[in-house]
Amino acid sequence: MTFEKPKKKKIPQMTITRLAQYLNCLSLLPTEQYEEISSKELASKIELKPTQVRQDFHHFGGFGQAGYRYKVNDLIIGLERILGLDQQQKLIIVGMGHLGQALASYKNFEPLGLNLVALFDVNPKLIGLSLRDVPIKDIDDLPAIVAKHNVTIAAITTPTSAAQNTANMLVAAGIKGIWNFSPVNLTTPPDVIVQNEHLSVGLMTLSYRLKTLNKQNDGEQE
Amino acid sequence: MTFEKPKKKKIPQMTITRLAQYLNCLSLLPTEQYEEISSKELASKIELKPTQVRQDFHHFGGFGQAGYRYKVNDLIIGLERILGLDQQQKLIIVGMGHLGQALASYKNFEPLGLNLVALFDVNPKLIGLSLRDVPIKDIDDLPAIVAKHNVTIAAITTPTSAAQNTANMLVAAGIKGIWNFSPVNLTTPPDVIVQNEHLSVGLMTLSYRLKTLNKQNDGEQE
DNA sequence: TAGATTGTTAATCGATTAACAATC
DNA sequence: TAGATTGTTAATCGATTAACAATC
Repeated sequence: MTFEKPKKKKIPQMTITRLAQYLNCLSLLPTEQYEEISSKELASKIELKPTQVRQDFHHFGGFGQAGYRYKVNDLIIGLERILGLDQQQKLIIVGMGHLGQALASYKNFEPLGLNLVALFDVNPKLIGLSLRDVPIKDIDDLPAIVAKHNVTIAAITTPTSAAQNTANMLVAAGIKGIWNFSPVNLTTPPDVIVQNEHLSVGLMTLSYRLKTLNKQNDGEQE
Repeated sequence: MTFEKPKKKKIPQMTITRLAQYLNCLSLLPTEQYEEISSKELASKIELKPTQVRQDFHHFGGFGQAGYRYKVNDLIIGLERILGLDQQQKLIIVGMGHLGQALASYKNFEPLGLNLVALFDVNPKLIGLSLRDVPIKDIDDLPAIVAKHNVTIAAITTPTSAAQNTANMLVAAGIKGIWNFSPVNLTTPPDVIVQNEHLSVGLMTLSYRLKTLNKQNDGEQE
């Protein structure tokens, strides 16, 4: 009936991924040398074209002013806001194998506005220990802890066989975002967001790119 | 004159990523239950449309026959060949922190045609030890070992500050593909392929998706 | 035959790139 | 002014989707 649709110009998925790359890249710059940066410089670091950078920013109104280069600090703050990193969120990790430990020692959570609240495992030998002052808890305590601290994000670093059950438990506990490091394609309700970190996919892609590069160099035989 | 242009219909990057996802998904299926699979079934597991699956396959001539569903085994073998996983490749890992150890214990390398040859670190306490029968070597021995075993792929799991230097060393040693787990955007020659596994990018994307989902549910205020 | 399927072309849709005004 | 820059629109390019013939 009414045509006043609140023009939902949907942001492309790839734009979001690139915004995250920009932010990652910018946050690694030595702040003394780089107070300002041009779309050309930023693009070259990620092997993109300057127009792409400007167009990505344009979806959100742009971050600069014609004639001036971008101020790195403005970019960082703006990107953080867009990506929702300005609001502190609570995080847990389930599965304290090597990968879980690696994640738990990852120092970059805090700068991203993420607060690591607790770690979980089923192994009695690990339960009660701490990593970087974060306690390892029994998986049975998960629902209570999630509820108490209002945890929204959980990383799954369990063995493959336990991944789906873990996801079910997380969903039941009220987790809204799952950072999935298992190779499984999890089944979850539509209001729960799953971000897959399928390592083997990256490795296969690398393999393909190596193969095709070699083919080009070898010439066209075969 | 001659029409025998080796029609280089370039394959989209996203198609390759999806092929890897298909293979990952298929290899997890219980083989007894799933001898055959339709494009519809496969698509639903990765939340895609059946047409997308068929079109992706079509780039390579297709894997099936009209009227029949795909044979899972044919798909697996075909995808492996396309992705270059049928040719055995040698792999090393540089940096034996938690993440390096996690990767080293990753059981899925062999099925992907990858042979883990050696691990490297600078810490004298680690050098000489073994993980799953793979020796931890001094980083100084890297060039010799790469040359001896004809290693083509290297994973970088060093601290951020060491990543670029490590990459330089790997390139000098003749490595052709770098699987980069550091947040740095490495600088490398054009004939070296870098596959970035920037974990924070995935986490930021998750954060964005959570934020936008919440906005939708909250209604249109603000 | 009816229903289900894949392969393949064409149409649609969306994302990237080019062009340029505005600004410093 | 000349050169460099961003914001923004339009054009181009490419990827996804729809449609349908062929097949079982």
